[in-house]
Amino acid sequence: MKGVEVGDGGDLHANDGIGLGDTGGCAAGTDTTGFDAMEDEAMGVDDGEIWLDRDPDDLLDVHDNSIFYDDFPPLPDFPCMSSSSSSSSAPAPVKSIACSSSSSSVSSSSAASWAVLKSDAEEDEDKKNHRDHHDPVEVPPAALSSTASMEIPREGPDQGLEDVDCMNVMENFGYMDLLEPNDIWDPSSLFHMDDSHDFEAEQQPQQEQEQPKPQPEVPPQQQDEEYMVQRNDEEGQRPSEDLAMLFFEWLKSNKESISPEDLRNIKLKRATIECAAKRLGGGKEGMKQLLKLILEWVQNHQLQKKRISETQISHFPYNYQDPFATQSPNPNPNPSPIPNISCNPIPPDPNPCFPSPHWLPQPPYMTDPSPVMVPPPFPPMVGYMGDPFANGPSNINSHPYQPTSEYHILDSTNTWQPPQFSLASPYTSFSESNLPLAPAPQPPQAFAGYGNQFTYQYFPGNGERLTRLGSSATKEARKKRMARQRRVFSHHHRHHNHHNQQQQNPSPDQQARPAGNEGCNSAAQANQANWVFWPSAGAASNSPAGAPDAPQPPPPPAAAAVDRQAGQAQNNPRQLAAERRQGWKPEKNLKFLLQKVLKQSDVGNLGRIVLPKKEAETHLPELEARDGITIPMEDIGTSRVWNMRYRFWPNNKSRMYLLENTGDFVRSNGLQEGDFIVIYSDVKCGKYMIRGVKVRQSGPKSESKRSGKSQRNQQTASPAGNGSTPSLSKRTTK
DNA sequence: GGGACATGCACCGAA
DNA sequence: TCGGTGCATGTCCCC
Repeated sequence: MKGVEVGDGGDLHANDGIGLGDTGGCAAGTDTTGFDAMEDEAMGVDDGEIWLDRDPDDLLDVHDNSIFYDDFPPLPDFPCMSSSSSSSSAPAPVKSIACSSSSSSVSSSSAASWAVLKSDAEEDEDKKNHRDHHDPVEVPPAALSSTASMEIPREGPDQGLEDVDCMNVMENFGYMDLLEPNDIWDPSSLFHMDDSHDFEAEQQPQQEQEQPKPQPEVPPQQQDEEYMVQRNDEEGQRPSEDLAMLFFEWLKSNKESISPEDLRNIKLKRATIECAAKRLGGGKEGMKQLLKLILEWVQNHQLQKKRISETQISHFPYNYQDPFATQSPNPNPNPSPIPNISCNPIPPDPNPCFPSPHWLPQPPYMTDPSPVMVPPPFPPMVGYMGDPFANGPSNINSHPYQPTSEYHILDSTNTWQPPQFSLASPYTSFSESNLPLAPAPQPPQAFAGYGNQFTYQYFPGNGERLTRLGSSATKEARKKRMARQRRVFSHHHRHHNHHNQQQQNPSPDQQARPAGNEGCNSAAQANQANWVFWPSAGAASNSPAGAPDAPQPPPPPAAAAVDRQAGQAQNNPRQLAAERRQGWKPEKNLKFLLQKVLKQSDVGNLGRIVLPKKEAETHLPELEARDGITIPMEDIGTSRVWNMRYRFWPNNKSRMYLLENTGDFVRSNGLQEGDFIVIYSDVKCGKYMIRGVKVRQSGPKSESKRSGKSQRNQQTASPAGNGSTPSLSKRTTK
């Protein structure tokens, strides 16, 4: 059995993901959310599955703030997600939890199911609201947080009747608070079953339940028990310890990774539970299955968080300068990894297909050119030689849980693809390869609870792919997923360990990945030269120069979403992430051509930069005469156009390609030795674009530059080598 | 051994 | 004299 997707109005789908949908009032619609673009195998999502096709009013017509949880970062925009409702695309703040029954009959019955993840504080507030509304079935505050306690979502004063109706139908429980932190490890507290308990007595007449009744004598556990008992009673079954044992076993196996808060933060509306349980077979088994699903989901989620944490630890040892930090600092550097459960499909981003990342760089005229040192979300990829801006699914891999939109290299036409990185690219591009680089993609995700849909939602980052965190309903699916994740993770580590040493020949025919949608004004979105901060001593071994003071070739600022297949994708997920974090919004129309780590001679007074021969010959116009041609290059950072001369020198039997008149560019960008430039071409406009990326060591500036030759030797000896040329990298490997 | 590349340096013109 | 231009050379690494 695979995951199930349950919908009131929907079918029971065998999916790898979870979908508990009460689409009753959620209208039908066409799934244009890009859902179909997701990994069907993984998601098990059927085309046409309706997620968000709820009347926005149903979602928004909420009168009780208690159902809103703002502590979670806004849901990333779901690219191109469309709903039957025109308002679904309207920019609006996304409430993490915005589902509730509306006054409409449809919504009252259909919107009842939703999953909620919220902070403790808000949870408390929520509970308080529940109490304040005298919900008939309200359980004492203590019970609200108790494990498996059931809460009745407050729908607002004006919805009381409908709530009652709904409750009559849905019985008495609205939420299920899975766990009480204090009792989390005590299954008995969660599923305490007192044989002496009079289940019949627990069955309160509906009339009574509709009236607020203090239940001081009823301990939270008993409340929980009541629910469980009631459920079993309704099903003509005695409460079973199965659930308790199931939960207990699960807790034992996951207590190290699952915090009480995590469990406690999961709330499922009763309707969802009801429906889900029913869809899962009903009765005890249904509940059991549902519990499994929930626990599995929690577990997976925790695993992902853990993985991310590990990734962050291992990948963020560096500092780098983020020029965009000052302009658009990450408002939520540590967003809750807990998936949002939101019924509000409306993305905050006015651009439905391009969620505006918080770090989206401001236009140059709005930005503070002075770079600011900020903790790097992603360390620059050591030895990264690829196009930093090349977009690809890799982002997810690089940092699955970046809550920001960094992963979102959103292509309106993007279809979800499994995390990949390119082996075709000499520097490991994600986009081309099917080998996941990082831990299984676990991008910002949402445990979407649109309507009664109880499903995983993938949030494509900026053009990034959607990743799913779907928990498979079956162990089989789970095993597959875990295996896949392990593969990805292991591969990522392998890649990480070797990417500095590996050098892959760039494929000349690499094509730019369709990226941005900004046409030719991509430069306007970019700021000045990127700042990448390389580790000082610690990363010395990885430094291109092989010396502590040798700056790493920063992950080339993936100025544009470069097509891995096209570009010399030497992409590193982290680099990509860093690039995006730096504010570069991937542009589809930018094709990465080449990059060059600047040498002393490149940044000297000569005003010329030696270009890597192979890349130059491959991606730049063929030169007939040694005088070469003048190429206007737009500075991506400043939008300034530099007329640079591209030429070559006869060198022995070969040629040495140069980019001249670079002095001003270098100076204006403050480029120094070790920094690098990246040259792109705008596939739409046909113009060339250049970007300078500054690389600075995080630690105290190392000793003064050594002699040019010795430094050069050091750099060439570095595994990271020059990001600019494969040959250099190759050298470093030896 | 050959290719690629960093850079040294000679030459030349302008100040 | 200084700076720019262009070439030559040395070093490193790959084949």
